[in-house]
Amino acid sequence: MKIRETSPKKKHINQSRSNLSEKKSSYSFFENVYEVARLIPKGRVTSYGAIAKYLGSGKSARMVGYAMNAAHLQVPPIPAHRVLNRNGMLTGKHHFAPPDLMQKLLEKEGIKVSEDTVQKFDKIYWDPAIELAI
DNA sequence: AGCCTGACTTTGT
DNA sequence: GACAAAGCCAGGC
Repeated sequence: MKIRETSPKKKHINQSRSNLSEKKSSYSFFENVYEVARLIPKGRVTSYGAIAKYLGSGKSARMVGYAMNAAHLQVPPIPAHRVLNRNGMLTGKHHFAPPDLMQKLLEKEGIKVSEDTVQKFDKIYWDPAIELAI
């Protein structure tokens, strides 16, 4: 399934750097990631790439994951368990306190997880580029 | 300053 | 369709 074929009107949002960096502390790429991550509705999930794309650089998905590495240090807490890779796999589970926590959190929200993979991934997929872009 | 790493994704073989 | 390689860019050393 290629639900990512959405022909987004705005493909780039390069504001993050030039626009914001002129400000003092310059909201980092991370800040944006955290903000988007917090917007993920309960019971829904998204992918690193989706967030990266929404932030402007569609290929900086790794940065999103990297940002998530420090997510647990942020306040308010980031629902990092709702961010998966493009296949719906819990690639970051080992970064949770108990590795099983990620899956437990997802299941607690009514998401079925099997073999480290979210079931019905395309059904609960939440794409910020679609949901937030207007 | 330069090199290495990484919770990823896409593209080429 | 599986595997390899390369982009991507912030942070740590």
